[in-house]
Amino acid sequence: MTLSFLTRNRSVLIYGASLAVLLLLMKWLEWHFIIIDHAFELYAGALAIIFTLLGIWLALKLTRPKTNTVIVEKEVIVKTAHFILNEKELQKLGLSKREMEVLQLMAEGLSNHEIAERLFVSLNTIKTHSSKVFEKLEVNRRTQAIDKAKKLNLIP
Amino acid sequence: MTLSFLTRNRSVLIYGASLAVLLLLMKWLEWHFIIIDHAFELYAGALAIIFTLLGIWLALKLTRPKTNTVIVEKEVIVKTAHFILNEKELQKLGLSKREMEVLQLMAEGLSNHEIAERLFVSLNTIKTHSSKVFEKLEVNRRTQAIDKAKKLNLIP
DNA sequence: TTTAAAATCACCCTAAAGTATGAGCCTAAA
DNA sequence: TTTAGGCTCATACTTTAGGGTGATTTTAAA
Repeated sequence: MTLSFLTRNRSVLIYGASLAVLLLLMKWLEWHFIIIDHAFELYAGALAIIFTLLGIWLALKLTRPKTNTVIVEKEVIVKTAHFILNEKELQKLGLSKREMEVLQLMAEGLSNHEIAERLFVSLNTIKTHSSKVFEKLEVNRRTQAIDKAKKLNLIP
Repeated sequence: MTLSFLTRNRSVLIYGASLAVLLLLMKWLEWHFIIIDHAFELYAGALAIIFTLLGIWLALKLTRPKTNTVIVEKEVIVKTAHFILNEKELQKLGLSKREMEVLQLMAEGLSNHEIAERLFVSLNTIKTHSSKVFEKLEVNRRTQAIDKAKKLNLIP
């Protein structure tokens, strides 16, 4: 607690220390300013300058930064080459409506389980569909199916 | 020009005026502090306090408020025809070279085993890489990773 | 030189994905 | 009305993927 106080109020402590040093300096100066003309004014001027600087420093140290929100527009690159279904290829491969649905959802990154939920059917059904899709596309993994289907413009 | 100077530097002028007033006060005090014990110390202390406050005031007036910029990104859709690597996004996500290679091969439909063979490393290494990729892309399946990476233009 | 990030690999375990096979239901066409 | 194709679901089994942890070695940066 004492330690955290020390660290958190370091600026204030430094200010206090500076004050102490200046008071000592002041005492020392008392000895000397008799022999200089206008020594008092010089002394007062010096004091004024030093404490002004101290005040400035203090203010800069202690003021909290204000938060301000800046809205930055960020570019998101989107492929706009609008998708056109390659119907000839689709017919040639003989993919059914349901199989296409499954294929699309696969391409969106859904798991078989998620696809099943989405289409209100069982996981086994989706497995059957995806197996058929793989057969028809002549692949053996969903990632291959997605890649091939995209290249053939069966899905966006 | 003179007028605008006056308005723009009003703080400085006020400070100057205050200084003048204080110097007068000082002169006046000179008359009196002989009759008070420790009058000099009091005077010096008062000076210190006053100029500290002045310094603080000056600093607050003259410095523009510190701001902590909070960036809120607003997405703006930009259209491009062909693939251009989104390097900003890549940097932001911190995907390493190897992780990008793995990601690309995943997108081409290769299994982890095939990727391992292609890159001449072990299956476990590929698993580690792909796990990192998923972490960084904040997904949990390769199909999601591929989908997201394509949408972010990290891969064609 | 110390630190930090990349890249490599292993082991264990669980979850998903994929294969094979069989079967019931529905609908449109022959 | 038979039939073929599409859709549904199940069981059983294998393979692949993914999560967690820990460790070593390069490489790059501070």
